[in-house]
Amino acid sequence: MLAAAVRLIGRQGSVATSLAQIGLEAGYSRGLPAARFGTKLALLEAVVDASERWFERRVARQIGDRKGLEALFFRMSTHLQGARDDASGTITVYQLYMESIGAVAELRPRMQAYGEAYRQGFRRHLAEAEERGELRSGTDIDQMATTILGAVRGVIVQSLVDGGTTNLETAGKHLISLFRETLSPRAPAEITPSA
Amino acid sequence: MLAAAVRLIGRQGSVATSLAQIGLEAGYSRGLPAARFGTKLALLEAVVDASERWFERRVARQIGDRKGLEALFFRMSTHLQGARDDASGTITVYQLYMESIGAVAELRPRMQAYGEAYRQGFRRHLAEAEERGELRSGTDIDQMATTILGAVRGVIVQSLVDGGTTNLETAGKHLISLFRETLSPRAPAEITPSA
DNA sequence: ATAAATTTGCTGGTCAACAAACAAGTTTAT
DNA sequence: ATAAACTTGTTTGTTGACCAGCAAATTTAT
Repeated sequence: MLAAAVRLIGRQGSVATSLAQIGLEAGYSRGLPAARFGTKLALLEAVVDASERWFERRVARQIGDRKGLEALFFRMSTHLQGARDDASGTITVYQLYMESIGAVAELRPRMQAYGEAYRQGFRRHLAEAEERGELRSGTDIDQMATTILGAVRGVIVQSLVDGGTTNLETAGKHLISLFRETLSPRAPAEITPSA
Repeated sequence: MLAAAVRLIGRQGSVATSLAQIGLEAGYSRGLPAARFGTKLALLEAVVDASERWFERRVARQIGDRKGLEALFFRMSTHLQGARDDASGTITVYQLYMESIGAVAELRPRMQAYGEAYRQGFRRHLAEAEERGELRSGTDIDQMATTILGAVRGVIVQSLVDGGTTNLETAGKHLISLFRETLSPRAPAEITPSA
């Protein structure tokens, strides 16, 4: 049921997707979604929560017991890879993310909370990196966490709209290596000084 | 008429905004938008085109006769400032940008074209910077243009959803100084080596 | 110059299509 | 047989699109 909703919302956005459509897509009747969830909003909330739970499990598994900067890069890569491995689910969440600005304003607190949780994740890694002396001095951790999440999301959205799932991989690698360079105390070895 | 459409779409998204609403918001009758534009899609296209013309004029004025990296940073700042000075218009374009993935798929080629034009702008500055020796060697210009636009858009979207127009300014400055550091051949003067 | 003809900008009515929500019902499983 | 899962029928409302008609402005003809 939720899977069907994800599929349709990812394709059409939530406003353009009817409960009836979702029911039929799931192989049930047109009335079932309303019966199960009560309101459309409740269904959307369930979709968002399910997606976030999915992502949380994934990010925990990906990071494993890595610490500091490495953990941060793996978190970034989990965001980016999630968009590749589950394009439909990712598009859905991003659609709802944008719709939460206006069309489905009731979803906004939820979206803000998840965004804050993501930033918090990055912040934790940055603080840890600082403790371990892995972080370039003078780094504003709060700002940096915001910038990182913004950049990751932006690159993902861009690839969603522009269509290429292929270039997301290289764009992601590029983004991560860019931050690796910026966050590390010294320039990494592969950068050779001219002359 | 278009201004009214921008206001409403920014607040509700295009799918949730009716032609009647737009007409009344503009101080006319509910039937006018359909009469003037024929179809809703045509109206949306007009909105997008008007916004893009507005932005193009603005970016040209902001950059002035600056060249290379400085031009690039001013282009970035134009994106970011545009979101602050015309939050309604910016939200509208981003709403349509996301809706173009699915709900209003007919808009997608237009959005892709504008995105490509933006990237092209950044690419031009980067190439110019390279010619002038302002660019760190080994920079992949195509990738970097994609990353820059992605990051700029991501930071903007994030501030739209999270609501603070205040933090957009500092987030923008942070983003620009981050790229300044990454793109310049050597670390800028204000970064003092430790010890 | 003035009257007729025509265009332009706009209004409000109408319609088919479709939406969410709910209130029955029906099926299925235990 | 009873409850849960599911379906079907219906209500109430909204939507985009089209329409005929109107009045003011503009053009044309005399």
